[in-house]
Amino acid sequence: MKNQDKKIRIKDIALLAGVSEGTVDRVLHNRGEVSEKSRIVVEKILEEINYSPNLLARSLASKKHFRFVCLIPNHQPEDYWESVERGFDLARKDYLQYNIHLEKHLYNQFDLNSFTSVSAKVLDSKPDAVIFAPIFREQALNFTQELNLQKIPFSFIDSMIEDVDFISYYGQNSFQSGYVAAKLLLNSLPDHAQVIIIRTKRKGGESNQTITRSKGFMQYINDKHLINFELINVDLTDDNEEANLNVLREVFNTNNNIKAAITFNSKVYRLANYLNSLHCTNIRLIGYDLLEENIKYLKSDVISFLLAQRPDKQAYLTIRDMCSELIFKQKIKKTNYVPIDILMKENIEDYMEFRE
Amino acid sequence: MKNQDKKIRIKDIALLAGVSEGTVDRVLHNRGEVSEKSRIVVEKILEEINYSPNLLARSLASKKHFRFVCLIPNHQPEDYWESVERGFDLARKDYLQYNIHLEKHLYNQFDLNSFTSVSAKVLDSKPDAVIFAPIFREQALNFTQELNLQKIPFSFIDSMIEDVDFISYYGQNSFQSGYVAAKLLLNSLPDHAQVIIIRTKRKGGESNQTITRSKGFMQYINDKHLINFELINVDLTDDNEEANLNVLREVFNTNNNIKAAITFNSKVYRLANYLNSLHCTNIRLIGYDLLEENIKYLKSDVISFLLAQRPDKQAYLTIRDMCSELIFKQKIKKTNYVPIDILMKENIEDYMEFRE
DNA sequence: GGTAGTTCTGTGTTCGCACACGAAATTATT
DNA sequence: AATAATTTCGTGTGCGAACACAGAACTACC
Repeated sequence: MKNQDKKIRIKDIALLAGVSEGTVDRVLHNRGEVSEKSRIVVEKILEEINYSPNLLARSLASKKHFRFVCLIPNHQPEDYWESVERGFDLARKDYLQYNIHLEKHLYNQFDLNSFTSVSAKVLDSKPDAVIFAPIFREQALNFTQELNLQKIPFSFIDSMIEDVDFISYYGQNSFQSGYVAAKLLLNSLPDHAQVIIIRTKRKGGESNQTITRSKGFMQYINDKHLINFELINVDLTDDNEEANLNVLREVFNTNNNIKAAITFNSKVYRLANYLNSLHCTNIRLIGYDLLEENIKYLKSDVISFLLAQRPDKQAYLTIRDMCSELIFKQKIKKTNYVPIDILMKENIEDYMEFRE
Repeated sequence: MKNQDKKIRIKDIALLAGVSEGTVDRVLHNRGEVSEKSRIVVEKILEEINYSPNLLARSLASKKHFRFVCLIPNHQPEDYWESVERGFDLARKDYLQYNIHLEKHLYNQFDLNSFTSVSAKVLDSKPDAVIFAPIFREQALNFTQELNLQKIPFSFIDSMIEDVDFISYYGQNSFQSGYVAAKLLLNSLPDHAQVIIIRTKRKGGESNQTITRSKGFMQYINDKHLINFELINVDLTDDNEEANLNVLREVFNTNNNIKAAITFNSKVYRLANYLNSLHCTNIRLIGYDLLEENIKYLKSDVISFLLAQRPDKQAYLTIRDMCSELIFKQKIKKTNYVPIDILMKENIEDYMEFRE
């Protein structure tokens, strides 16, 4: 229709400016080596014409190759991190055309040393960019400093470290997601209902995210001055099913008005499991993340709500933005909170089906 | 790492097969003019090597240009259709590189003749593909037949017509979204609560989508054998605010246990408005679509839930898929139900912020 | 004014693919 | 067997931009 649909080539503006194509090229990439005079002329035309390069041709011709390294925890099948990896794989495919080579490196998320050693190796390999999940805060911080020193740009995924010069971050606002969970869990409960909060002790302590979610949850209760129910904290172990069952049995024996339960990590399916074993029905149950097991219990009405993000999407976009920044020189948004998706039995189907 | 990262050019496979590049090209596009013998050889290599063309180079070299026409209702600012248009605009920008030219044509969604005349004009202009919203079923059906005759591929948006040979469709499962609404609206209501359903008479009758949502809503009630509440149907007009207010006032006067309300079109903000005027608080209110006004009331806790889709995304993907099909010859999914997004005050912020 | 050194500029090649045109090989026709 | 008709094949050019290299213009210095 209008200007948007017309193609303008370097050749054209060279013609208009009365200089050679080489000169235009030099101005575009400010490679120096251009006289003040012709630079001004070309820049004026560039401005007027609102030139935008043909990205296809650009990367086709470009001899530059980029190595992006993704550094994330290793994981079980159907894990949260597997989704992340799927996103990276998709991006790898899409961006290969742009001469971008994606490498994945994994570390053990329960072993601090694993992170330091793998990250050191990554540094040695001199990548053009790094995308990583800063699970161990301090070590991650060190890593970012090294990256800065070597002028290697990096992005965070899943969680982030403030006050550090990263390219972009995609992740959920954990606090807010706890807040949302509270609303869903506590809204229109019968008076004097009892609500249990499950925490799981695991090696390495509770994760940051889990803690933040819990804070958001509590904040909601404070904000709304909710008092017509009773909160019961229950601590479970990471590995002893038998013990956990006993603890829960005891809880249910001594409290006979439990109407709701929540856990802030992604393992709500285990809780669902226990409730099933104990024949506790009619309990409003909320958890996080779309693990296969979680979905199963959501579909069978044991779990009422799952709060989800889109890890694969986040991973993909992180790569995309890194490209935009490094290669296409476009300005991008640094901190991106992804939506807190509310899933229940009735809308999970379409959600899962729709992978975009 | 492995094969994925190696680039294979036509030149390479020509070399491997011992034929000329021209021949490979002919096999790839089966332009005929290739002897059985060399075709087989090339095809075998193609298979082995798992060749995938460089899309950048392909469309850079291609002289083909495509004209896609989008045919949607005209609309108010901040309307549902404006989002759709935004999606198209974005796609237009992204796909211009691929020699695709997007045109938008608008028709009056309350005037059947407007559709027929605009669609006729579109046909005359012989576009390479058409994307349209089949608001008027019968006229749309005629249109598809003409398109078929002229071998112009087309996709639906927003709603669809079954049993017609379209390329793709993105839209919400209206029935299911009614079902979801029912669950959110009716779950854990106090006993004997009253629930009002608002319908709006408008010229041209209720829209298909509205009717289907309502059916889904009712189906939920049936499926769950819910009986502990009373449904009250209220009919409002499209234009007479005064009358509507009176009707509602009357309803609230004669029923003093109204706890929830829903409307199946996107104008729930009007209902919110009325409730405000009548000083009816503490009513669980659910509606559809992210109109600015709706969001306002959601944020101020008048509306409890909004069910949303992503019209811009749908529009964008429709274009993308049309390209995949026509230009990149990839197989795509025909019917795509988009997720039913559940928004409330606490998660709308991140959702709106995240435009991907 | 001549030469060396520096800054600037024009041209040519390449990326991977599409497409056209003409040459070569094959088949048909007399 | 020679020629015409047809099928197959090889090569060259262009898409829009990146980059390299050599040559031109300009500067500095003796």
